[in-house]
Amino acid sequence: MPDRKTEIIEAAADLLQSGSFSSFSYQDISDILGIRKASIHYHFRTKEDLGIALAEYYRGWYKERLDEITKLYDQPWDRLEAYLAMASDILLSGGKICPAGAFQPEHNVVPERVRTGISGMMQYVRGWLAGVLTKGRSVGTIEFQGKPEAQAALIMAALQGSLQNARSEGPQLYRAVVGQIRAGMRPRTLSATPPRSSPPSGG
Amino acid sequence: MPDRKTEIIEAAADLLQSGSFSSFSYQDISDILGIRKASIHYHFRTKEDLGIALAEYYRGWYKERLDEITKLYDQPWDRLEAYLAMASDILLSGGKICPAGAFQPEHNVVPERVRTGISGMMQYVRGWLAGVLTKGRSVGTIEFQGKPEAQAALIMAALQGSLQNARSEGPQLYRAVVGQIRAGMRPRTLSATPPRSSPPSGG
DNA sequence: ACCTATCATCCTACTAGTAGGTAGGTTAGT
DNA sequence: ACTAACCTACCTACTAGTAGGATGATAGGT
Repeated sequence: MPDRKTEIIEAAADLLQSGSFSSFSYQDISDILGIRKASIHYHFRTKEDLGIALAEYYRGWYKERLDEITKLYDQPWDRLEAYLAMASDILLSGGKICPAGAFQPEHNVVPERVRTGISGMMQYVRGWLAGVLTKGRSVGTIEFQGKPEAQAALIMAALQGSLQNARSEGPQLYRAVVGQIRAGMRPRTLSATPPRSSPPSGG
Repeated sequence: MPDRKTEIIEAAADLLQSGSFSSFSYQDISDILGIRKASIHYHFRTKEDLGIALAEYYRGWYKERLDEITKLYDQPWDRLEAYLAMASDILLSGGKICPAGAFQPEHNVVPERVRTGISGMMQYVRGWLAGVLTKGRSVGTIEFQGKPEAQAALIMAALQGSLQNARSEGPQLYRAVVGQIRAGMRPRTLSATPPRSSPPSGG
């Protein structure tokens, strides 16, 4: 008994991250799931409804992943690494892009309730990342200038843009950008090598 | 005698940067210019043709701007500042986004010749920016880790992503990200203040 | 056990609107 | 006479969305 609503959302998420909100249709979803278009409308009456569900889905998705990272890793630097690895997974799973990067370009045609959902998702991730950066700087394993929230926004924007650039420029440039983010935040004062510490706190 | 072809391209560029490649139509363009849809097809037979023309237009646009910056400013840091200001102008002119950020999410539905055009544009800008960074590091006014090309890709990706994020998060977050890029590249070894030098070489 | 009502899910068949694109005629300048 | 630019009128394909019927499981009453 697979939850059809969930199946639809996941298929839609897949299509969304391969393009944009208006570039996939109910027909695309029904082709994937092998049911008729009207059945999709039964579960999500309008595309706005589906968009809102997608925004909620992504917020939950990020919350799960970030909670897991928080639980697995104690050290801020390790959490940062895990976050970067999570973004890389998106790319490797079929050249997809960040959900925000799929919604925002079409901001003008996307219903408002969907937009606020995406905004909430962004704020949640940014808050989490800013917390990691704050702690990392206080213990001296992460180095950066300015406010943690601004640095978090920089990292997120760079990943979002870089996932898109990988579409036309290939994955090696994406990897170079991720390496660059890392390199720019390693402490330079004490040691030249990055702080490699604390494997998963097996529990 | 306004060149209609140019008018169409500029209207299309406007629409594109307000959304995506598939989110604007020939009808949108004809509404703006006050001519019929079939007339747009007369100048650009297919949307692929228009897309290719757009990619060429953007490459020329960037080339002009970057040449102008190169001519106006001698010091690498000033050129970097001018580049960042150029991106900010895009945002301020009606909440638009980077052209690459409008094309790449829909990479799968965009004709190949358009994609290669965008790729060429990206490479050109990245090459220019990497040159600025290389020179800046050699004279000690710009500081960063790793390869100049990777750092250039990082800056471009951050701006691209941040322009999109501004759609839902507002311009102040965009400004914070730009400030963060700047702050991360100021030399920290010699002086705490950024290198403010050489006004336009009046010529 | 049987009948019945209800409900969720999915279906066929349709609507109106818009997309990109084409055929062919009109207008005006050279 | 020729041509560039524009027009009206149309095409097919696809979009989101709706109406209403078929199926099938579940629950309740007798």
